Amino acid sequence: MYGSELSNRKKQILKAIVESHIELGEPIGSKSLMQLPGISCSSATIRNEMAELEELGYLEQPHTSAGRVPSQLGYRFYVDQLIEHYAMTKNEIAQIDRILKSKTAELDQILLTASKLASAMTNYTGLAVKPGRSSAVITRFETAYIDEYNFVLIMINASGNVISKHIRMTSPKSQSVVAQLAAILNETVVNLPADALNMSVMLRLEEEMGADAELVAPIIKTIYTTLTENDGGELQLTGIGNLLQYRDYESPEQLGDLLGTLEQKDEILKLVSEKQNDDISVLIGSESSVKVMNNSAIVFKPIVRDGKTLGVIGVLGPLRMDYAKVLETIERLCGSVGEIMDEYSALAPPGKKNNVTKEIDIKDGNNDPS
Amino acid sequence: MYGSELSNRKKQILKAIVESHIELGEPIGSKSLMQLPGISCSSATIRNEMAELEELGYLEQPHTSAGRVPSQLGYRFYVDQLIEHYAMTKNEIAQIDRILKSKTAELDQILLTASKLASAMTNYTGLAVKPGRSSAVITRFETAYIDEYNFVLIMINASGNVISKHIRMTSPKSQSVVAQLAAILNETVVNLPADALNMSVMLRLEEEMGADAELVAPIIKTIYTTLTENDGGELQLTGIGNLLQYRDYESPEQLGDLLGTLEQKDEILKLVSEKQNDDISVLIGSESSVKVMNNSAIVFKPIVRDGKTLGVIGVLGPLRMDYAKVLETIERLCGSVGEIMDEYSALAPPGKKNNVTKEIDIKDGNNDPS
DNA sequence: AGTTAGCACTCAAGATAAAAGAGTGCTAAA
DNA sequence: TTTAGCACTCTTTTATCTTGAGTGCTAACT
Repeated sequence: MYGSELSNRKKQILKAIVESHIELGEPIGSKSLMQLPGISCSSATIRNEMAELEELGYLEQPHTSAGRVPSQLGYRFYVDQLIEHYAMTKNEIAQIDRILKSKTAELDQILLTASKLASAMTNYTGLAVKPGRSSAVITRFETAYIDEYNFVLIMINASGNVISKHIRMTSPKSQSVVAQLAAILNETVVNLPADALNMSVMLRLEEEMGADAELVAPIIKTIYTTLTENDGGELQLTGIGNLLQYRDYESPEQLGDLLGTLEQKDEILKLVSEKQNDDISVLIGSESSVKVMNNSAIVFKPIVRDGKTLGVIGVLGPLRMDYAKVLETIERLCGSVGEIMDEYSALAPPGKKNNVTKEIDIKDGNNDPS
Repeated sequence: MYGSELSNRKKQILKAIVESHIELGEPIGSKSLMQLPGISCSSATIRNEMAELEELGYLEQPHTSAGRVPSQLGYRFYVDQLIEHYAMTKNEIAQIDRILKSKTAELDQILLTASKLASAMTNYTGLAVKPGRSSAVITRFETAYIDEYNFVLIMINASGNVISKHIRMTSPKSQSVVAQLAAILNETVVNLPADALNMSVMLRLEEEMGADAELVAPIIKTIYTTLTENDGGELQLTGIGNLLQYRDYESPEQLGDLLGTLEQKDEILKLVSEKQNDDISVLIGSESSVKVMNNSAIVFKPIVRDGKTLGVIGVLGPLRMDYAKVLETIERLCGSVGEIMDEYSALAPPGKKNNVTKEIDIKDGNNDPS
């Protein structure tokens, strides 16, 4: 294991450097280090140790005659082995719970609030991910007739997710036509992957629908869109402006690139989705494989209930991020969100613990009539 | 009318200053102005004119011995009376159309794409607003039974918008119970505003539902949420990073505040919703009444079809924004989006011009079973 | 052996001063 | 009314010097 070659004193010194640098944002010299509690040797000794730590790759020197700065590896080692638990006050925890619970029980809302809290409490950028559905195929279709020009197409995918879309028709149709449509879809289109929705399927459907063939094209397009769209989940960022206060991003370009990448969302989503375990993840600098994040770190943790990922909460900030605080904040937030979810499921009647009383994820749609 | 006191020459000089400053971002002096085409007098004359323009409030001087910079009023006058039409190339227009049309016909998608285009073409921050629905009351309820643990609640509000929510039940219910629920809701809750959803309504409903009273609480909560939530529409920002490249925002704080406000979204939404007419709007600096936008300008225009606002496209940038280009870009984008909408309605059979063949605004919901 | 005091050396950052340069306002002549 | 000319102002740039934090190394100390 890396780091095994480090003496206790080296570890202490490395830890002190990382923490000082996180706090001050400047290279740390041997003298200021000497005054810190927990270090009890002369500056010369520290210098020797620092030189060795640098050789081992844990520290870097911006230029001769400057103090040392932790390298990426230094941060990694710090997070893995040196970090101390950050103790949140009861008060803070209570406040988190209070704010989270003051919102509707809608998962979206809670995740967003948690992201805001993460950002506000750490002064970095908070992120919340709502996992995407994987609607590889639709296993069942339903229709709900509204009036002669409107109905709702309800689709259920292989994972049991319910997706509903409002469809407007260009000519009046009776309730039976719409019901028939569902039946035909359940015969023809069920279990077809997106790329199987070709012309032949359309023709066949149009034939079956007879006089109401005009419905087919828009419906198929809707289904196609549903199957292909938005698979990766949703990412919400809060407190982007917080990044500006860290002079770690020197060139505005660099920061601009980062913002651009964040806006794209897919890179971050990929990053977050790639992690398979339920633990808290810390990706430091180039570990994240997102090029533009070489000066940044990201900490995130999925919220898992009954084996299912309800969402991911995280924080993105500069390399020199207060990892102790961030880790604890994320843990705490995930814990609280999880508890809230549990409370909701506790409302379910006994013996049905796994059921969630109410869970609403379908966004509203609005459409103007005529 | 303000500006009537300005001689032609003053106008020309003001115009040249504004345009030079937009291009260069620096105070403009009399000498560099003299060399510009359209100006044919000596620098001394220009100096005299500039002094007067400053006295009238159209120009400002960062310090003695610096050139002049347009004041907010200067920009206003420029936009109102001096601006020249920016000619977009056929190529650019074709490209806009191509990119817009390559997307699904979903309004959300088109608006987002338009916002991205606005940002990419102008190098400022693009914005797209999807107007909110005003679901003051629900006028009709429908239910669609999925299985014994799931159904979809469909609500239609006074404006005819369709809103659907997926409801999970904690104990198995038959199709008839769910159908009955719709009937009862249509008797009891129809046309009730959010604040009328009180305990007495709940008790009454629970009585009517008899053995299935447990369904009532989550349903009422869902309806309440639907009635109250998210009324203000949705705002999407693209190219926020672009703001970093303009040194007009000197302090990172200022920019951070701006980003924070943008993130809040409600201020911008309010701003955009306040405008009643369908014209393109230009709000310069403090005109927008959003305090943090004193150094910024915002240009936006609603897309109106058949008397209904489908969305708003706009651009936000520094005060020293290329208004000519931005105005033209926004006009063009709105035009193209409108055309696309028209094309869709053109697919409707003759005599039904107002109908839109397909229009999907309902977001998908996902929910795990069991 | 490991630790520490001492010292020469390095190099960014800050201070000071001088020079440059862009731009102005004003006056007087065209 | 316009313009050339000029003195004046004030920022920006450049150069030079100084400061000081921090280092590495050596030699003495424990």
